[in-house]
Amino acid sequence: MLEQLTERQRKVYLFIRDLIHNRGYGPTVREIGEEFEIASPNGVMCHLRALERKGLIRRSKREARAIELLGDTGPESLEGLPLAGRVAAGVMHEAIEQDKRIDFTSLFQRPGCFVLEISGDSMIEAQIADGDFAVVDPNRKAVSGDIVVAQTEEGNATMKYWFPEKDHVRLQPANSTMEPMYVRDVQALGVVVGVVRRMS
Amino acid sequence: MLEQLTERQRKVYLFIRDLIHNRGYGPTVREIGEEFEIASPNGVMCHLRALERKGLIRRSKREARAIELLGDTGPESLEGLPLAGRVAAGVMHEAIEQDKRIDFTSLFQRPGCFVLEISGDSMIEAQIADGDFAVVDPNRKAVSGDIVVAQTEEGNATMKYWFPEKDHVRLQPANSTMEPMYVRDVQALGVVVGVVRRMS
DNA sequence: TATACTTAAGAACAGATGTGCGTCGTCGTG
DNA sequence: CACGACGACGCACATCTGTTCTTAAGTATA
Repeated sequence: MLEQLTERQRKVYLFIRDLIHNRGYGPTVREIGEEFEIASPNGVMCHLRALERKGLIRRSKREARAIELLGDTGPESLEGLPLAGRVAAGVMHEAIEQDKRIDFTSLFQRPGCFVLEISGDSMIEAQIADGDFAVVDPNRKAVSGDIVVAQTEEGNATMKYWFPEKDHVRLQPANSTMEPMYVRDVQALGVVVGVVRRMS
Repeated sequence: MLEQLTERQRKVYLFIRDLIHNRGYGPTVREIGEEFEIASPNGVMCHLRALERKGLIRRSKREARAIELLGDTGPESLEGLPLAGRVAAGVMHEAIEQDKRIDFTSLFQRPGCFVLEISGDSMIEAQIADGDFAVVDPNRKAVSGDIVVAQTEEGNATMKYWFPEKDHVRLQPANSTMEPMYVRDVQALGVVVGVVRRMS
């Protein structure tokens, strides 16, 4: 993103971004000039044109301070945790990279998603344990083999594997000590799309 | 914060905030007037003065779009997912509550924490599967029984249960088909404090 | 060496913008 | 009823701001 810029352009871009994030509104052309001791507005225009051409900002014509940052999610772009690599039974594959980050919230940020806390061990063999949080997407159609939150006509909700069969649905726990349920009137409230566990 | 405002002032404030957050730069006086069908710039000035007097915004004199939002933490205040309750082998215990939210990123937001992607099934019986993300806290001292990322003197890193014994450490996989490792020169790079799995 | 790009100055202009003045209507309070 | 607030119109003005044109030095590239 920044690597295609010249040193000067990078500094200008960072100055603009800093103002937008920390002051709340961007600089004018002449304000940028003042910061970098560029006496002519056109000297600044040159940089802005370059930034726009390279896709870092967007500007509206003839409007004061109308600079939009593209590909920048705001100060929260620093949120998340550094993704350090892969760890196996063997070696850690990579050193910690500064730039790759993972944000668990935005990972599951789909409209309508909600979270359920798991109680019990019925899905233990699917690596879902008591106390885990399950992210459920209610807008997704359950297909055979999905883990779903299913609600029977009595209003009971449960988390199970979803297997439609002939005239009923088999709700299969991921626990070999438990028996599957066979139900006719059942609907999937949503598909489990994520699991989060806190161990401390 | 908003309760001291009149209805009209509140709408103006929300309009300004929305633009700053979603467009990246605020409105001009006349832009506000256009939105609310206020033909005179001074009609808008009236609201801006009220907002400034009541401490919601700050403005710089004679500068275009120079509106700062005060006491506003940004769009991220709405982040997180609704926590809907608990689900068991039995019933879902609660209906969806609007106010309780869970933010997975801030859940693990401790200084120094990083994320590793899991490769392999050596921790499968601890409900940590291939492809999962593990959150590792390097600032925590490993105690016996913790799941840690351990690094031996050769530089190999691996995720195992941590059991110090006499003059060595037993690194125990959570997989009954695998054998523990007994190592002398080993250090725990960090303790696993969370697991995140994406299933879609 | 020729070409292109970056960076910048200086001047000038059109239009955008904030601001102040006076006026007006409505509403609730005392 | 008078008074103060809120909300708004219309107008005028000074400046702020973006933009364009011309010129030019320095640097990298082919």
